[in-house]
Amino acid sequence: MRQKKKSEFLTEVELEFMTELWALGEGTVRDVLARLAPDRDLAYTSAATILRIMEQKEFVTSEKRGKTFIYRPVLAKDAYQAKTLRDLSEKLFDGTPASMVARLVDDQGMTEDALAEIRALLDRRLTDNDS
Amino acid sequence: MRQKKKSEFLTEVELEFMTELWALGEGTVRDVLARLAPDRDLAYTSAATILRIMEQKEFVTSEKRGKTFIYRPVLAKDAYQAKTLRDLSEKLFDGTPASMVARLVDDQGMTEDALAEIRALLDRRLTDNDS
DNA sequence: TTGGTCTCACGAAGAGTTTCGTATTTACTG
DNA sequence: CAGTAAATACGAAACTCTTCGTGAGACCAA
Repeated sequence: MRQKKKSEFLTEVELEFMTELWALGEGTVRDVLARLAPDRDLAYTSAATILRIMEQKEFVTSEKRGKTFIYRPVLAKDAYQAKTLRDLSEKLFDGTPASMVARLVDDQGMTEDALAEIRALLDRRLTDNDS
Repeated sequence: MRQKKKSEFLTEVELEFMTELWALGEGTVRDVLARLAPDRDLAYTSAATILRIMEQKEFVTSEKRGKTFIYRPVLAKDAYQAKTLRDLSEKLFDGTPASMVARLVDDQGMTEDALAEIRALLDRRLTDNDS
């Protein structure tokens, strides 16, 4: 009963595509292709193949409208972001998300406004939990 | 004059190895192998190959002591963490680190202690910047 | 010196990723 | 219905990653 290990995470190119699908909500091969950087020279068939594979991996679903497929993300961007952070925290930050924030706050060129924004977020979250 | 694109980031297995090297400071093939999970069944030659490739990619340096190589990380864990976060922020968080923290704080199963710890970190950073 | 043990270098197999060309299908238009 | 333009399915090539085996060199003990 060997189970095929599902990879869970997007590859480089898949993330590139999914980013556009998240921005669009849904789209065809051509829609996605049109949104890639102009210097990103990718054949139409390549893009179609990528999306077909992403459907096999259950990252997107498709619905046929006329003769073309419309693709939609299965997972919202928020959810995928959260999943990615959990994974990164485990693999590179000893499973302690706090150390991840620490590294961010220490090393990133973050504006004071951004920092204040984050603290506001934390304050709200903490008081919410108190209730 | 085609330049070989250096990948900058560790692969899955390379990160596994580097994690142990970071913990050890330095180590031989056997040192690293001994630290992997017991159910991680990897041939000695496989481990040696991984480290040799990591040296080619300049993730580690080596020094021969007696008949064995001692490997050392080139980049400190802190620095690699920061680099990884920068990359993730760009690719999945629209280049705004604050949204990354927001996602962490919102979606992660984080204890209140962890949240408080993060806020303390932020407070310290904010007051430091004020001076 | 001969054999055993440890290490390293190298090559190769198998899997996954990325890209594209060719062939097929589909839908519209006259 | 036939022709055309567009979309899809499929297979293959080139590349990377992961794993291991084989062969060669170094060191030590009998």
